[in-house]
Amino acid sequence: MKTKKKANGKLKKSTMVDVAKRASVTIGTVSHVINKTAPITKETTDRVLKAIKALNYKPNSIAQALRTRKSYVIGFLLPDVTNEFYSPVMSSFIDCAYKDGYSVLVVSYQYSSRREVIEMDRLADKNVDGILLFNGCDDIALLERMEKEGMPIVLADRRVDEVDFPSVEFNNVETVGKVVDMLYKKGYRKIGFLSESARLRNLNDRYNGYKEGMTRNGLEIDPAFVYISEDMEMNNLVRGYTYIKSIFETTDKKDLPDAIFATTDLLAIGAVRALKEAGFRVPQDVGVVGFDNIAITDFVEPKLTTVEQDKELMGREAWTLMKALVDEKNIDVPHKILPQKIIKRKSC
Amino acid sequence: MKTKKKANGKLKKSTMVDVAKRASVTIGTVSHVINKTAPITKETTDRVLKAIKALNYKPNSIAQALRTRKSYVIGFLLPDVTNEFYSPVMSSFIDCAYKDGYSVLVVSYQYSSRREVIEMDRLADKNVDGILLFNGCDDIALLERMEKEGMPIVLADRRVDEVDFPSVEFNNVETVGKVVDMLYKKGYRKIGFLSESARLRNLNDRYNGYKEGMTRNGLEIDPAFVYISEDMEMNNLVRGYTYIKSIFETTDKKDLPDAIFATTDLLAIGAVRALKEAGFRVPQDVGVVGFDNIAITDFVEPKLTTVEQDKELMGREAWTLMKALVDEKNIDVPHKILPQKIIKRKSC
DNA sequence: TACTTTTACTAAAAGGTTTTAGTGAGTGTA
DNA sequence: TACACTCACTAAAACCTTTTAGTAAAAGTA
Repeated sequence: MKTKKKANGKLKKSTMVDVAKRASVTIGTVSHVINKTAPITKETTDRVLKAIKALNYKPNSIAQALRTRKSYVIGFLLPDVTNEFYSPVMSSFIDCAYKDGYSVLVVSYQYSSRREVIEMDRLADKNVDGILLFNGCDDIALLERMEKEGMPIVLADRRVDEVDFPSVEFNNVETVGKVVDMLYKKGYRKIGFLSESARLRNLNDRYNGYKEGMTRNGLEIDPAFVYISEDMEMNNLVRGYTYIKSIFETTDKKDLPDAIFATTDLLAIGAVRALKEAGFRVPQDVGVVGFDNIAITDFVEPKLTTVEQDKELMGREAWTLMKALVDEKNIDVPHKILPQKIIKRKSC
Repeated sequence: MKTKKKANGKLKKSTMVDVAKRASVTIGTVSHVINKTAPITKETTDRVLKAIKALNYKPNSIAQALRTRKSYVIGFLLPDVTNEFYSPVMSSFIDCAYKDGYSVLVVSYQYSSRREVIEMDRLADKNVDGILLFNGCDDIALLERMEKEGMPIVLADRRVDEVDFPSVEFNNVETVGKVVDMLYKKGYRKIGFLSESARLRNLNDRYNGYKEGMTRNGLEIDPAFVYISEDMEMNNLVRGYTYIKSIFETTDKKDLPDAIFATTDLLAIGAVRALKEAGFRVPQDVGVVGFDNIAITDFVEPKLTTVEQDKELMGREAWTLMKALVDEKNIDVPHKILPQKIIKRKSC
């Protein structure tokens, strides 16, 4: 073992200096051998390589980062790590980054835009090579500052016109419009909209899609059919359940919608249960459509009609943009709009 | 704006040198002001602080890390980012780390132990201050090497006796034993065991708990009642469904178990559906118990009896251990065993 | 007064790389 | 022979901090 014990019990890692000494060259030469940045004879190269192996030398990434101003770390800022939508996107993003030699610093801002701003700055201070910003950021001033500072940023599930950052997002507006079309074709006329918080961009987009679809089909939006529950204490399952239950058990039948589009599968599943308990049949009395095509939707009664979105694709596309950005390549399509797919099952 | 444009269009960040110049002191003094490592007069301090503000100076974390050998980055290595069990633990771990000024590098090894080893090394090469290892690592040699290199490592959902790393885990063996006790008390005698892959440590522990519970209650384990499906193509929902369906539709009634303990809620939910379709009533004909208490368990028919584990707590405990380790404080209880709780509902 | 001690700073090394300019030897060309 | 050029390498600066040793002045002590 050529590594030396240090005071605190940790092993002192060998550095370029050690390698250089052992191979009787300078550190410059070692660096050139490693990075192939200068012509070096076969003999010297072999000597250096042998020394590297003998000393188990590994370059110190911190020193490299300091010198080259590249850390090969990307920040990933998202509202919630456990979310069924965000986490698959993150997973595929991390995987792509990994393949290109990058690591990912994951930061969750827990839906708090105050914290989001703080975390953005912290990431920038950590000298990441780029930041993926998932969904959030109402703070245009912050983004403009980041742009000025030259921080590569990719937006996912979000687009901002004020700054020139590439983005990936699903076509929520169009898709939900199509859902309304579908419901209309099936004969539903009084279509309701069930969502948690309208604060989140994609949910808001879905509302706009709903509006567009309704108008296009000559339907009027009854404000009494728009169910938005901001109660953060519940999960979507009980949110959908309690909300729909309270409405459908107290309202006169003729004042109720004949279909519900829910912005989340869990919301929809909760709603279906509430409908059943209130004595309504799905889809005969009330049609229900969810969103996300989570595994369980194929296992509830009735099987839920829903919308599928390719989260893995979103992660890949986000990485493609990020990679181009940090490599300072130019980007052909800076704003990717990904399609979604209606999965027709039995609930409408 | 005191920041200067650089060739590539990025703004050149101001450094200590700039601050020092502007405040007419040396960089040493600036450092001392920032870190309060030496007595400095009020006047000088003010001058430095003013310069810092004027130049919008932020310390370069890379340079700090190089000098102090501390990056304030922790690696989090887990099998799968999207997993319903791992991700809440990760979420709470990240949150705790954040509060102590640390960032978390998330790496998923996708259940591949080959990749796990590679990622461990990559993390170590990235100069993280510590690594949280979630669930995996059969490679004792790797762990021993890490120990020798002085890398602080905390194990979650896993314990290894060969090396001296602290750990947090749930008491799977005991809990599943109690589940068997409960089933026995309710009159079930032919208790089956349904699991995906026995490769994962906690699933294996649950099998051991099942075995212990059975023996304790004087019951014999019928190998025909042990259902382990390694098919990685399916999700747990369809895995449980197809497996149980194939068994219960082809086997003679007297050769079937009267209860099934499933190591995952989704597995259990899939199984319940299969049982229903095969003409069995739950819990009258067959009792079912799941594991994890995911939200949907309270929404299926019948409501699922299951086991709850406090994942947030696990994340917190893991961080506590990690923090003590990187701070070189000594740890009173290096191997935390967290309790789990049986949630009694209607499926048995 | 003569001394130690404290205060408030400075100078410079150290941390481990990459990168540029420089150097001496050898090769090629005219 | 004289010149340019390539080759194979070295020396040293640069990246931006922290930290230690040193210093001069002021304050405290006997």
